[in-house]
Amino acid sequence: MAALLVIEDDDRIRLSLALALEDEGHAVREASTAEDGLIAQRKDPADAVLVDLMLPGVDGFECIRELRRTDDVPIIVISARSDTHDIVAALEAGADDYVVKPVAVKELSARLRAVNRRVRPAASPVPALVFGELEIRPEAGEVRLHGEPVAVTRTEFRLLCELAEHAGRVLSRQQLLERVWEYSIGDERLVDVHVGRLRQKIEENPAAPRHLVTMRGLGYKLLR
Amino acid sequence: MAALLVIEDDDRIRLSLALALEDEGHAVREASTAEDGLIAQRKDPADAVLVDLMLPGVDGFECIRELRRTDDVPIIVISARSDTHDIVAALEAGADDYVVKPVAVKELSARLRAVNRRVRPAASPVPALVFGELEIRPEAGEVRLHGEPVAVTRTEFRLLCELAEHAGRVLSRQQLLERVWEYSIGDERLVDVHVGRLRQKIEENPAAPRHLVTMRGLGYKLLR
DNA sequence: CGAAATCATGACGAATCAATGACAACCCTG
DNA sequence: CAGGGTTGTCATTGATTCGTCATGATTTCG
Repeated sequence: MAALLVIEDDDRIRLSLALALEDEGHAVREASTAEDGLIAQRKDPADAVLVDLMLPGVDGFECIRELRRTDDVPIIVISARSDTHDIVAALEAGADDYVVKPVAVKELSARLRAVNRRVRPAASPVPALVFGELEIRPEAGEVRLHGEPVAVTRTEFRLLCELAEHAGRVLSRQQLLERVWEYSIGDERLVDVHVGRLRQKIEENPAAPRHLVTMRGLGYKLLR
Repeated sequence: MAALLVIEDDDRIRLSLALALEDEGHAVREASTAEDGLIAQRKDPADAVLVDLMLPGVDGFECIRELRRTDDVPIIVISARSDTHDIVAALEAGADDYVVKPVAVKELSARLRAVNRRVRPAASPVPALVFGELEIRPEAGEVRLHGEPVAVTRTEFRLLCELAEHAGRVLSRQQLLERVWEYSIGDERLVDVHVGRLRQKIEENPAAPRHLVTMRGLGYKLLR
C-alpha cells in the first residue's frame, strides 16, 4: 500500500512489525537507530514513518523534531509508555499519532490510512505494488529490490507493470504483445527475450525465478 | 483554542469533559445524541468533533459517516472500547483519531492540535520545497543552491516547480509541455533543452544529476 | 528412451533516445 | 533602437535499447 520506514531498536519487535506490515501489503524499510532512520528517510523518503520513543543515542522525540525540520512525512509513534506526558510531548514534537505497544497491525494500518487521508487530500493514491522484496512504483517509473532501485528499461517496465496489475494470473504471450507492445501480430519469442532480461534484474536467482514464473505452454505470471 | 463539539450521551462524562476542555481554552458545545450533534454541526460548524461510539439511536459509526458526507471537520472518537475491530471500523468510517476512555485532557488537546496541523495546511502559506541542498520557493520565485540564490529564467522556474510539485514522480515530456508551456502539440525535444539548461544551474555535476534525473523512455523526475 | 515441442540465453546490427552546442527569432529594458 | 538575455529549432553525437536469430537447455509425450 505504501512505503514505510520503521525505526525501532528492539530487533524482535522491529522484525515482527515489519513482517506483519508487509503482509498488509506495505513496503517496509527498517532502521534500528534514529540516526540511521534519518539518513534512510533523507536518502529515500518513505510515505510514512513509524518510530519508537526509546532509542539508543538520539531518542525518539529528537528524531521526530529532526524529521519535521525538513520533511512533512506522516509520523506515528509506537511506544510502550502510555504516560500522558510522553504522548503530549511526542505529538507536540510533530508526531501525527501515538499508539501504545503492543499494537494490532490492523489498527496500525487503519491509523496510517487515516493520517494519509489528511496528508494527501489531492495526490492520487497510486500505491506501490509490493511483491515481497520486489517493489514496483508505477508513478515513479521505478523498480526496487530490497529497497534498492533497479534500472529497468521502458519495455521491461511496462511488461512488469502489466504482469503486476494481474498478479497471480497467467498472461499469454499474445496478451502481453497486445498490451505492452500494442501489436496484434509479431513474434511471440520477443516476450521471452524481455522476460529473460527482466529476470536478470529482478530475480535473485534468474534460473529459479520466485516472482516472474513461466507457465509452460500458457505464458507468464507474477507471484507475490 | 478552538470551537469543539462533544457528542456523548453520558451526562457526567460529557460535562466533565466539556469543563476540562474549557479549562484548556476551548469553546465547547455539547450534544447527547448523534442526531443533535449532526444538527448542531450543520447549523454552526465546530473546528473539531469529539464523538462517543455508543450512542442511543444512531450510533457513533453512523454519525461519523454522516458527518463525513458533507463535512471535512476533524473527528476524534472517544470510546470505552479498545477492540481493534472498533478502532479500525471507526477510522475507516472517517474518524481521524481514536482514544480510549478514560482520557487525559492534555492528551486530547495534543491530539486535537496534531490533527489540526494536518487539516489546515493553509496556516503555512507555501512550504519551501527542499531537495537537499536545493531549495525552491514558489511564492518568492526563487531557487537556492546551498543557500545561494541561483538565477533561473521563467520557463526554467516553471519547469522546476512543476517537477517539484510532483517530486519523485515521472512526468512525461508531453505532460510537461502541457503544464509548463500549455501546448498540446510541439516538439518534445524542447523539454530536453530546458532540462539541460536547468541542470547546468542547479546540479553540482550536470553530467551526473542527483535531483533532476532522466527516466529514459518515460520522461523526467525530481528527486530529494 | 528418444523425438518433438517449448523455453532460455547470448550475440549483434538496427533503431531509438537523450544530451549538447549552434543559431536565429523574440523579447524586454534602458 | 540597440543590446543582453531568453526562447524555440535543428543537427550531430554518443549511448542505450530493441528485435531477430541461432544455439543450447529443459520439459512433454509417444
